[in-house]
Amino acid sequence: MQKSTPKRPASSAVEDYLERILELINTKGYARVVDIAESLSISQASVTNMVQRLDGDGLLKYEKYRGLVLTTAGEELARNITHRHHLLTDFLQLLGLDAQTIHHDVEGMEHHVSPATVHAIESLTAQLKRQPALLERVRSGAAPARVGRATTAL
Amino acid sequence: MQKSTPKRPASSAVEDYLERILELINTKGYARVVDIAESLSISQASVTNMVQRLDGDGLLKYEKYRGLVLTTAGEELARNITHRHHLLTDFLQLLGLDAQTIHHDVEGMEHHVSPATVHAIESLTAQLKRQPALLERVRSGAAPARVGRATTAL
DNA sequence: AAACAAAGTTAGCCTCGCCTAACTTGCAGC
DNA sequence: GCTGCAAGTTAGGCGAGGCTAACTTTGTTT
Repeated sequence: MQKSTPKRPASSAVEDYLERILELINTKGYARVVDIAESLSISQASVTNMVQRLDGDGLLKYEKYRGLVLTTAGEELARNITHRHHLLTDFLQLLGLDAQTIHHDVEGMEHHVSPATVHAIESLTAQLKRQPALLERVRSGAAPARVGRATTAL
Repeated sequence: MQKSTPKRPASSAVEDYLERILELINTKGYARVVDIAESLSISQASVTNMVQRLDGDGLLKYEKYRGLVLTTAGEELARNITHRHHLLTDFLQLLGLDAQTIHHDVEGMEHHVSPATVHAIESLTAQLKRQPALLERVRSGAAPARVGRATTAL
């Protein structure tokens, strides 16, 4: 008897795996251990291990040597994290950040943004897109009407 | 011989410790093991352990049973993470999120925001503060001119 | 069908960051 | 100056999530 559906909040690692698996399935039609390992830059052994855990947690269906498919729960989680990923990327792009910074920051932040914040940033992003002048000021680093720009904290 | 200054990027845990230590020093004038443990909701043993590591890494000066002080490097790091914390909190407050969500998300995100992004969000925050009407639309969840609000991803 | 390569798996190990239990140190109060 | 308690430390351990090395399975090639 494995620990099916203990409903732990899904760690960052778990979210990363699911996100990549969904991406692979969407682009190649399937997700092999070797592809997941490559995509996450970790060893095949680690992937096998995690995939077995995800099977036990009911997030995917896995048959030794044969492959895997996401369950409804797994796909939902994967879509959710993917959504956060895209949203944050879109948002940071709007602010004029470079691709590398965006990638790094999104990869780190995406696991910690709650639904309410997702919604707020979606709303903000939508508003910002209709304010090209404001965005231009943001991108040029304008911080008007302040005496010291404050690199200070506390 | 300990590993002094191998300059690893400072883990989230390390940043959390430094942030709390600085906060304690700023409010109580000192940071004892027991206070740090209380503040981070972890055991004293864990704190002792980490404090010894931080000493080895040159982020603070520590004398057994006697206490600790941040080094210049440690204080700089602490101020930096504190700054990110305040900035993100300020930003999310602007979006109208509730205190609990803000606390949770900031605690998670603050470790993953690079300098360029910090700067961009500072700039954005400054601009937003002069746009009460826009902020009102964000807070009320307005996402105009879209047919389906899209909970979809991919 | 035999052999070989690529993919997958298992076993054993490591680091990080936390824990508890047991011991030591420092400091008040008597 | 002894004693008792709070603070601090040490020892040993655990789970997550990585790793390498060695083995097995699959599938292709001849």
